[in-house]
Amino acid sequence: MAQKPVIPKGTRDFNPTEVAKRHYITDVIKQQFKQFGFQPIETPSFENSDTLMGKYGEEGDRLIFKILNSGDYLSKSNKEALKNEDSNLLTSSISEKALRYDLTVPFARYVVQHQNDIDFPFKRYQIQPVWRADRPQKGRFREFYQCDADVVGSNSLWQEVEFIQLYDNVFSALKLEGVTIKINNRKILSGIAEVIGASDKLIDFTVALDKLDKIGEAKVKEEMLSKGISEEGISKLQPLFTLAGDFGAQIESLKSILSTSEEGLKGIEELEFVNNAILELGLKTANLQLDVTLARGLNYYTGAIFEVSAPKGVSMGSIGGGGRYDDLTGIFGLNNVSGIGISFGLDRIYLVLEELNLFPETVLDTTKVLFINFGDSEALYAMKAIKRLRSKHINAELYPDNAKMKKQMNYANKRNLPFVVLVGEEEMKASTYTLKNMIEGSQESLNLEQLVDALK
RNA sequence: GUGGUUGUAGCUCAGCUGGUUAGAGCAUCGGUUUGUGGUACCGAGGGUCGCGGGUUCGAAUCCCGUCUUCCACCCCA
Repeated sequence: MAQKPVIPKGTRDFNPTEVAKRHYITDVIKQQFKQFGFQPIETPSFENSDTLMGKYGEEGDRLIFKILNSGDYLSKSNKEALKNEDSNLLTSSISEKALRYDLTVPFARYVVQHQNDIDFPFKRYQIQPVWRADRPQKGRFREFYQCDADVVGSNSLWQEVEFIQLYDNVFSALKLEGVTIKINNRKILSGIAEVIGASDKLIDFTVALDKLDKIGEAKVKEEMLSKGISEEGISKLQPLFTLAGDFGAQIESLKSILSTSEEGLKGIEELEFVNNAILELGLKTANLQLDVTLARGLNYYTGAIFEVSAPKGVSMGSIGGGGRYDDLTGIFGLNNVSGIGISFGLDRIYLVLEELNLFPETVLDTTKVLFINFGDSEALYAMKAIKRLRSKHINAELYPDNAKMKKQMNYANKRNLPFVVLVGEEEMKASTYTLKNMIEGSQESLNLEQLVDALK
């Protein structure tokens, strides 16, 4: 026997039902994107390595799939690196392309490359697969889809407000109620780091802080200490660990903690603006929550940071994230273009909807009626009716082979087709069709027009 | 990248501390009188026991490696 074929680690096949469900999610998202004025673009699945490398930090570089150069790549390789077994150095000499790691950096590249053709502010959405050479686990794959919406060319905080509403609209439309939209601000994180005298250790500091709800206060402090943050600094953080109350109350506490940091106060001001607007406008089903421990995408976020977590009781990490990046296009030479965007984790949203049984019954739009095949002359007669039904937008098909009745019926049954039509000699003579309801088991004899009406 | 876990017919799994031709359910195909499915009964096909080494008279069963699955860490959607 031939070797059993398998798909690569962390990838998946999607069967018809799964595709239908995925389309259901993306259709809802697209509809909302359009309502908010976003337009779709697409970019290549792979980019030049230097477009991607170094944009996601060291960890990111490790997780980028590199594409081996074509041809005799070894002859052009860095011999020194090869000899010293220096993988990092060797990589750049044998690979100059890489699969995209997210949609944000390619978008930045797109904006810079097409800056003269774009009308700013530019609002685009993009739904395409991305790849990460990560170890798969629950809700984590090596190939997965991101659904991103971004705006570039506007500093306005109204964008933050818009994106929160967009999240709310999408999840409400998906009937996924009670999601929590967490918001934070990079400026606040910087401010705190400044206050505790760890400005140079911002990333280490925030990565540790981010783990608070997972590993607890003690371990967070431990990690900060090990990263070289002083005892004294950490003690200044104490109010942070006990931050409580609603959005407004937390803001007030932060004001006193950050009173000496100009940047921190600026961050507070921004958060207040956004929160006040949302309070005034209201949200359908989502909750907005300030979370100062939220620290994602720090390699490029400069203002707001978003993360959406599934409703309580669902074992899934974040199902969306985003933030503001004031200078993402700067790395490609276009300065002073502020951007902000959010991302939906399609695969994770799928798992959550599945867990909560929130997919509509009707996602699978299958054939409505199957014509049983009794032979070529009967099939031709059936085909005429099928042609007519299709012209009325009724999904209809003929069983292709003159197989045994039982087999054909079984096929209809397995596929959950609601109707079957039988046309044999008798029906042909009488110009009728026997329509069988597969759920009730009843059947009736109809002429063509009646058949069309019955199946509409 | 680190640690653990898993891998037996298409699918879900059984197979005690190594011993004759590796089992079940579901699925598939055929049959229970030739135009009526979902139920029942009968029968059939299908596995070099993930792959490669090793120990042994003998391994699905023990050891090593490797790949895969899932979980945790790192990180992240």
